[in-house]
Amino acid sequence: MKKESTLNFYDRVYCITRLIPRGRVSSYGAIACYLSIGSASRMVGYALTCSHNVLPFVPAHRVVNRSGLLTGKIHFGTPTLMQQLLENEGIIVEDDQVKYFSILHWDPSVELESDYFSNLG
DNA sequence: GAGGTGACTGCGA
DNA sequence: CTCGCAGCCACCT
Repeated sequence: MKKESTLNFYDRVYCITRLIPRGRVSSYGAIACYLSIGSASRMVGYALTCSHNVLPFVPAHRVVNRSGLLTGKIHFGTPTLMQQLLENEGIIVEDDQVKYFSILHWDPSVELESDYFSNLG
């Protein structure tokens, strides 16, 4: 096998991030866990740092930290772009924090598997 | 090859 | 609750 792990890493993050349903949000830890690197949640955010340079579009604004805080908004064009994008999807953001984050949280390692079975059924 | 950085997270004081 | 520290791994200089 080759060292495609590192290369796939970015692709994985982008792919999963694009899987986040509209009006939902995810966390770095959840994505990291799905990538079997739950210990390196930093890498998820790091990958997203270049997400704006990747196509198709990556809804990085749907990814927030474990507390639902928009820690990555600083990497957007404007400090309020991330919040506006979320609000545009019906997500309520207050004080740079996602409201009802608990119920809006989308975990790929859970929602995906569960969704598959649900759709099949 | 080595050192520093970072859109994070968990635990302790 | 707030503050600080350690671990994690890929990218940049």
